[in-house]
Amino acid sequence: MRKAPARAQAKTKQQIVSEFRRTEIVNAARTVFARRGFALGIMDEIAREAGVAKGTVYLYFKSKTDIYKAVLDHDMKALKMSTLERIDAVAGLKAKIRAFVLVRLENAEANKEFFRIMDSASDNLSFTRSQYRDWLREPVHRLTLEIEKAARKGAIRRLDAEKTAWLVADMTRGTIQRRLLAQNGAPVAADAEFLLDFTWASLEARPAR
Amino acid sequence: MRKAPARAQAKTKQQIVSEFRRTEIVNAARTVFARRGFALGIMDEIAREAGVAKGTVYLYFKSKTDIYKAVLDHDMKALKMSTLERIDAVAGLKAKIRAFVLVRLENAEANKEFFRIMDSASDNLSFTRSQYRDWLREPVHRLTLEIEKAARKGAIRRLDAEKTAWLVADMTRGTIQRRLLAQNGAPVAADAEFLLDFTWASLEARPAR
Amino acid sequence: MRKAPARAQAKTKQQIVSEFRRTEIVNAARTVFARRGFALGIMDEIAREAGVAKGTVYLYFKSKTDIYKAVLDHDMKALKMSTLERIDAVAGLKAKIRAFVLVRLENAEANKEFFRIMDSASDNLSFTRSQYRDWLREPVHRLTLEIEKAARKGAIRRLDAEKTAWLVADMTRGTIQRRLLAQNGAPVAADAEFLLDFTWASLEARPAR
Amino acid sequence: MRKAPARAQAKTKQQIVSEFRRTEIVNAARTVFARRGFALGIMDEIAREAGVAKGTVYLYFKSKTDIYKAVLDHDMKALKMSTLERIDAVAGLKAKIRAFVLVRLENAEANKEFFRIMDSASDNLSFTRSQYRDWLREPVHRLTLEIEKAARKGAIRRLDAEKTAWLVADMTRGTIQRRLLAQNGAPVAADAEFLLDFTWASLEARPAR
DNA sequence: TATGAATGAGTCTTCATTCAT
DNA sequence: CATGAATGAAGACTCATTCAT
Repeated sequence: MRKAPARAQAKTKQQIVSEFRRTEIVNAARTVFARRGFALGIMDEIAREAGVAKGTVYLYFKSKTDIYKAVLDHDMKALKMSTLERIDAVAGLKAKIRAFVLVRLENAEANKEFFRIMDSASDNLSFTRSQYRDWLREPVHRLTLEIEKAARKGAIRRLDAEKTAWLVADMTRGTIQRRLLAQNGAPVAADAEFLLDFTWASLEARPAR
Repeated sequence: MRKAPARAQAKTKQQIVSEFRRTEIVNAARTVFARRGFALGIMDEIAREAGVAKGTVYLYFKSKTDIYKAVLDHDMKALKMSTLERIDAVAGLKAKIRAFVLVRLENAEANKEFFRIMDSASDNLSFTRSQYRDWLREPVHRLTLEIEKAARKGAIRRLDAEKTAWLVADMTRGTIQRRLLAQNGAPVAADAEFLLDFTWASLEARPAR
Repeated sequence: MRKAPARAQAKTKQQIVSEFRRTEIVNAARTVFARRGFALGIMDEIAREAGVAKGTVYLYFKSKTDIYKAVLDHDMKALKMSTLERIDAVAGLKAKIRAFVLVRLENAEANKEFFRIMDSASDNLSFTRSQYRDWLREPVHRLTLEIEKAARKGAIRRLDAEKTAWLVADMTRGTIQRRLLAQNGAPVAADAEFLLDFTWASLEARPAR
Repeated sequence: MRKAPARAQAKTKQQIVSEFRRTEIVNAARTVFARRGFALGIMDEIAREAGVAKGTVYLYFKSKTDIYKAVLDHDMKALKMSTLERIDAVAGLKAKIRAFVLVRLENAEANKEFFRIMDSASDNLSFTRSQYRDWLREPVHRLTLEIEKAARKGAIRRLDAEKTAWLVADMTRGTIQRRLLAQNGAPVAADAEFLLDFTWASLEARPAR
């Protein structure tokens, strides 16, 4: 009864160190891949950035490709989680759209490196090809459902909910890119609000005409 | 009077062959780069694809980088030209937006390879970094002016014209990507019309509320 | 007190291996460059000759040019040192000239490969252009001073000491080349003595005439 | 009786042009090889320098190596001829030695390019390996005979004539190299006279002791 | 586990030589 | 004969991956 926990402890310590290293390497890789892209990101640089020897990297990852996958996987999962959380945390379509846009803008701001990778994660590596849209699928789906609900309630006009949700995602992505490129310090909220206004005006529009 | 034309012919023949080869190589390069990206696109493959020996490629281009630049430059210029032409060919904001969206969708459809390159042309190669937004700048500016004009005339509500124009571009890009990814055969016109509707509804919206 | 030495040992072992490899590569390079010259000396061959993989060579030297420089630098420095030592070890002009000639002949005999390189080290590689004369400069200067001293003492006739010293160097070099080419086994001493005799007779000559 | 000469004429004209081209190419090659050495001397550059197309060069020479041989062969033959002529043109050992030295210094001065090639013509191309000493052999032999004759007449002391002759050649070569390297404009005659003095003093020396 | 030296397949690029015109 | 476009073998150098310590 004493040893078992002790061993568990020991094992856990190992695991902690191990997980720590893994994280370090993933972080280093993110930095490097963001800086140079996949093909030009060198293992040497990743190892140096992670503060370990090159050989060590191979104790945690089978290959360069694997590290790349790990970075994408980790970050996208995190992004997806936080996005869903924020959407779920508020009520009403407009609030949810705002949440969607804001969480993405903020995330991109706080995590430029990952965004740069994800944005170019079409480096034509078969496995990344559509991962970008994959992680988005669920959040967008959430928006889709909400739009449909609002339409049913007559709160907004009727239109293809899924397509609309994707358009919101498109505008969000574009806005992020522009922000990253422009190095402009315009407050996130302003950009988000403009996007929201534009979208909401369209949704609320009466079948006018 | 006999020799001159003959010589001119000869020269022209050379030039024709030369230009043909150059084009062949650019085409081959586009295919390869679209397939594998810049770093993974191998000169050997480009040469094979172009049907010439590797050395021949170097008769027409100084380096791999040069070919890449040539592809981007050529295609972006063409895309920009045709986009501007189509916008200018019609009158009225709505028609111009439709032209913008349509020409881009059609172009992407007809030139998937280039779009794939352009889309990933953030391979962190210094020189491509923002070329994508560069070529767009002018067409988007054209839209911006038109939006401003329409707003002044009261045809649409007042809003930040430039931001709006960029949002249209964002939605267009996203739509293209979805089409490319989905391999869906939905008619271009349908997607374009949806995007246009969504946008127009927003623009026409009365300060309601 | 236990670990420190151990570590020192470890480090030293590494260094020993490392220095050994470096030397191996330099030796291999000397052989190859002597055999084929700089431009025709292939890295593959150097690596094979050194018994390592091509990549390994690049762990020790930045480039082919660097290896070449290392060979020249190392050997010329060694040659210069031993030449100066031998000159300084004896007294009197005649003895010093003999030492100069002998040490060079012996060295060339023992180190044919390097001599062959040095001799052709005018491969129009900017950096080797005049290195040959460079390493000689100091030994020759030593002779020059000695000649001047002897002349002042009246031990020999008065003549341009520097030019004379260079002529001795010229004859030495020529003699070496002839020996290398002829594959003749004539004893070094004989050639040296002849050269010395010839020189000394001239130096001692009375302003006759 | 008319046609034969005519044809001969025609043929000769061809030959004249042909020989002219050949010479042009050899001249161009000399320049290029002097500038860059054998391995780095590019056929393109030779062709351009000769004012013909690259293919044309191959109409006159089988290969790059062949051109190199042609340059060496031509220039060495010429050098040998003029050297022998100058030696034969004067009488007496001293005059002949002076002629030998002078003709070589002058030639090197007037034909630096060739000298540079010859000097490095140990680029370890099997075929050039000893060509340098080859062309010298005959002039040096001429000196050897003359030294022997003078010794027999008692005009100079007795010594190994051949070795002595080679030493003179060595000093001459060294002097040339120093002149080329130093870019110094010291008159040829001065260097030649010093060399001659040095040599003559030795030859005339009485078995003194 | 951690290390980093060693490996060698893979890449770009050059250039002697050929050949269709 | 002359041309110069085309060829492809060869070579320097890089870097993902392995392995002995």
